[in-house]
Amino acid sequence: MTTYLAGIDFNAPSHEVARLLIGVTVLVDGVGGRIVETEAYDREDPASHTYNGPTERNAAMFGPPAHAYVYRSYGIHWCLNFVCREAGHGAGVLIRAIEPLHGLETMAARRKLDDPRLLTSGPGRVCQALGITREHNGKSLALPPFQLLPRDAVALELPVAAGPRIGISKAMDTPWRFGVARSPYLSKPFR
DNA sequence: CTAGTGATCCGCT
DNA sequence: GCGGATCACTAGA
Repeated sequence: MTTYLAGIDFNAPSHEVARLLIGVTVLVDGVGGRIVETEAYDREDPASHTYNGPTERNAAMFGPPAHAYVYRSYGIHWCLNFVCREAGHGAGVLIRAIEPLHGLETMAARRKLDDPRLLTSGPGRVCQALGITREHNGKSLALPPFQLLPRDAVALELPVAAGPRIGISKAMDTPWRFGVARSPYLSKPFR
């Protein structure tokens, strides 16, 4: 069985899904924007939460594709992943940054900031701006409150850069971070 | 601009 | 007990 959403085959390897997600619009209760930065994680990947097999925390990553995996980071922030591959595989894509386009006032209120460059430029910031918490863990990306919109003509032309992932201490050389080159909404520029 | 640090939870060894 | 798929803030170059 194949799982398509927003024109993307979520059964594909996570590094392919991560690249294809650049330019896709993600909304939570109508609030969000265009994805400009992602990172891929897979089962045979020392940096992945699924590397050592299923646990209570990472259960959603071993669930069906095109669902959310939300985890707490550093005891303070939430981080959002899109599960990919077939159910039971244990792969996903971390949503690291979006270009804020819909519900700017809501996002600014949640973040207590109004500089659009600081609204959603990082995985913790994205979740705070979109109101994502543990309650969204395991939910389908095809159903409310989530909404994924396919890349439009503009999004298809965005220049995609790749590089090493951020904030990890293993598999530092795997170039599984993807993003819109030179976008002002990245958590960190590409070199 | 870079480097250092505190905050604060909880899964895992 | 340790240490993160982070962020905000400070100090100093």
